[in-house]
Amino acid sequence: MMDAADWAVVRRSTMFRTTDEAKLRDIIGDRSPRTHPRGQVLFLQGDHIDGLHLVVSGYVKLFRQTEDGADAIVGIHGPGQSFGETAALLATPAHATAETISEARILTIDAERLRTRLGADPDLAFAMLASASMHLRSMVDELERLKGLPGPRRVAGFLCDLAGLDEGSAAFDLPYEKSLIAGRLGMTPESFSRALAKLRDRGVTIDREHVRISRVENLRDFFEGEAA
Amino acid sequence: MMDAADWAVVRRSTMFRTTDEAKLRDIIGDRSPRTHPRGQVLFLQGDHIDGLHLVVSGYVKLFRQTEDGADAIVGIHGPGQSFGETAALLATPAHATAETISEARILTIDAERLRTRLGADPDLAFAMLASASMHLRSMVDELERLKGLPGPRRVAGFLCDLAGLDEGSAAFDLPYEKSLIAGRLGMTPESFSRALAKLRDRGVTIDREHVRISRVENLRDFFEGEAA
DNA sequence: CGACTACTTGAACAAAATCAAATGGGGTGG
DNA sequence: CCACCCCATTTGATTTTGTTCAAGTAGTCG
Repeated sequence: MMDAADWAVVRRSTMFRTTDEAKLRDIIGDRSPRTHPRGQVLFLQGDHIDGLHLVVSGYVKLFRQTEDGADAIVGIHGPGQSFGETAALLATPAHATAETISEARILTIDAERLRTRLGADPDLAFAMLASASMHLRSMVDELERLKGLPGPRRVAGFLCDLAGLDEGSAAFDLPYEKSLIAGRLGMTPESFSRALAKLRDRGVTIDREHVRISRVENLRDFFEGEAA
Repeated sequence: MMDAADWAVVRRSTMFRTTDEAKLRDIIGDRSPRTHPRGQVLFLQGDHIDGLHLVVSGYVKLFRQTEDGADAIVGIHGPGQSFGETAALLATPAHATAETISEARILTIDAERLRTRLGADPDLAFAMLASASMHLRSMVDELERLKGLPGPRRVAGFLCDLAGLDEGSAAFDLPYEKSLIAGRLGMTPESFSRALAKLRDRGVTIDREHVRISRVENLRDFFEGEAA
């Protein structure tokens, strides 16, 4: 079932943060999050998807397999984020494969039901539109980073986002494996490792998955393009 | 004013292709496309935007200026495509600068009016949601290409898209300057030029802006990862 | 005709990928 | 409990790819 913590995540999710509680309960119906072990494939590229997937806890990676075997990570979604919106809403085949990269609890919202509510409720549609727009915007940002910035800067940006602070020191754990982070940032694990090494003399300490940043503002300056 | 050809473009636009004619006329109101000379800045990153911009003819580039002076091209929009949706709908500042890269006719749809119609009309909201989703999807594709593929392959993909065919031979003109295409594909003009040269022995002929592809399926195979 | 611009080409250089090997936990079975 | 293995990560050496800087070519427009 869905406990208070779960419910809080759903309420504050990107997709539904502006949706009022009664409506949200109605949309969800009697569904509750389902727990998946790490490494479980939720759907395959090309599958028909029955609903919108909302991550309640854990992480899911979305990737596309290219002809030559390598897979390109298209996104990694954590608590409060959703995926499969397009496929569910438009009833088109999934355009990436989804696989859990940690134990994860996923709430699946029935596509048919969502479509009905959407048709009846302009506010909801508007909220989702806003959410999609923000998603689009973040995608554009990522595109820009990927194009313009050298590896270490991208890593710096990623760490700053994780820190969630603008200044001072921060300590946190990496949310998932380094090789996956590397893939998400569009580089190889080796390059990622070297990039981290380069950030060491900018006040970033890495021990296993534990990260400490002495002065976030320093790192952000570097990310945004200060001189060495 | 808006002639039949203009109207056809708007009707088939990504955003409004599923909207019925009466509603569309109502949304547009008495506005008509405005002609802009090449190189005109439509709005600046950070500006407040009064409406959604729909390209009727010509091309517009969207780019962001990075701290270090260089500008990253975030998208190039041609006939039937729209931009500024997010900023207009959510009344947030524009997050990129828009500049025409050819003479262009742009239809601006009043944001306030759009919001009202959207609230009153679930079908319209749904259509826009679908459009946003597709946009998102194309963004993801682009992200994937950019991450995974070496230059020449990206160029091959771009050319295949332009060809609009799956097989046989194709001949067309590049829609805008090569240096801009290069920027869009995340590379320098020099690299783009060299990439084109490499595609020559795969049946691609370039003369000025005229392109001829002898066998599109060959090129697509290469793009998708065949051996040399 | 001449200057401008876009594009191409070349050479040196920098960044990142690849290949290969070493390190170091964490977990398993004895 | 300990030895051992497995796997993620790091590190090193090498090669590929793409950028930068510089020069040359060609088409265009005044």
